[in-house]
Amino acid sequence: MTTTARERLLTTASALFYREGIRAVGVERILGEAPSTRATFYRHFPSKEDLVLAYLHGVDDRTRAVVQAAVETSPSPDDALRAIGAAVTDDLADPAFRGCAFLNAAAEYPDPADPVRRLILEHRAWYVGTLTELFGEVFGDSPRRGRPEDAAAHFVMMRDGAMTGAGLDGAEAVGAAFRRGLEGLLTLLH
Amino acid sequence: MTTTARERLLTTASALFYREGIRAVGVERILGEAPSTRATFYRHFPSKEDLVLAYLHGVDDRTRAVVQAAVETSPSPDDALRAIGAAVTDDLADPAFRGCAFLNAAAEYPDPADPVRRLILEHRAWYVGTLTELFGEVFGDSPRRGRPEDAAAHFVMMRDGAMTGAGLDGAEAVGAAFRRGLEGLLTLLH
DNA sequence: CAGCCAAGAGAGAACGGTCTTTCTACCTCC
DNA sequence: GGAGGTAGAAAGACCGTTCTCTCTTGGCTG
Repeated sequence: MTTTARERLLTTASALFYREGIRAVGVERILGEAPSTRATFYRHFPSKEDLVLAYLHGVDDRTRAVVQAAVETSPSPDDALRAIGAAVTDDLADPAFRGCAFLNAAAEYPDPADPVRRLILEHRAWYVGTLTELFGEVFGDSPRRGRPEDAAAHFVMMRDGAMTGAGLDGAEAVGAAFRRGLEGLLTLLH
Repeated sequence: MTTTARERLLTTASALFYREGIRAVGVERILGEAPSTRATFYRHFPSKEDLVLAYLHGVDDRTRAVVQAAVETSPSPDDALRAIGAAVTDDLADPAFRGCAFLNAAAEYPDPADPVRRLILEHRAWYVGTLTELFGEVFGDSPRRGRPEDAAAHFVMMRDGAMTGAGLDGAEAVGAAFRRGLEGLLTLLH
């Protein structure tokens, strides 16, 4: 096998955590599907919490890469916001889609002091910060109809709703609602 | 004690489920805080799943009562939609707020065949159906700018996002974003 | 009205299973 | 030879669930 045991454990665990929930997946399941053994597991991840943090860290990394690529390849902040929105609707359309990994994790980790929840907050702060910057650029060269922070909050609210509702109400309908909402938000600013 | 054991068990379990998550709360915890005993518990709820369903059923009942009251006391469908929106922002402002009980439960029960998930889908179908009817009435006596289903989907998407994000980004900011979004949606229809 | 009995509730032991975690032992490959 | 991997036992805690036993209470019957 070309992959290391750590990689195998993390990717297997990530898939299971996302598909079935974090609390619902035990170490036994992960070891059975990785496959690996307890000793190897606990050599790489001192506790299950470290594995959970590594899982969310991986999602965070991939999300940042997607957003960064969307920003860099877009000629205008409008297009960048549209590209980020398209990344959201792409997620919804994935047959393996099961909601936002961070929001799902937040439902399972209510304690604000928990490191998992702190990682979630960090991720969201980065996301909304990036959006606020982009909306700021949009506002920069057109008459302002509000504050960039409010526009970013509106974007995030729609995104969270779409990510949460798509698995329940159907990805197509919710994706269309999100696309219409984002287009409305962007046209409203001009 | 004036309350029955069943009531005590259900209200205690409901508070714990909502505050800490369903999987995170064991029967032991519930019995300790109710207080009651195992035999009594299992006499009223053959399994923990029955308790979970009773918990969500209670939330469903209360939500329907609030929405029904909002509709009945509102002179127009616009006002009814505003009243339902106000009920949402009221929820967000509650210090005990910890997200939508149904969305939190959905994150913990991914299996579509699970009775818990079916109850969640029922609740959402009723909610979006009620909104669709109200938007249909709004569209009825004014030039239409879209379909009632789309407006209802947009409302639900914003609601889901607000309910999910308020516990992470702050209830005041998210509540304000939702209020602005709803007002924008309603003025857009006229 | 008296008596009784079924039902609800309390108390606690105990089941099998699964959880996370730790341990020892052996292998293998740089 | 040491670091990483394999293998498996086992700890200790907690999970949902079942069981037996006792006490109270309310309502029906004679």
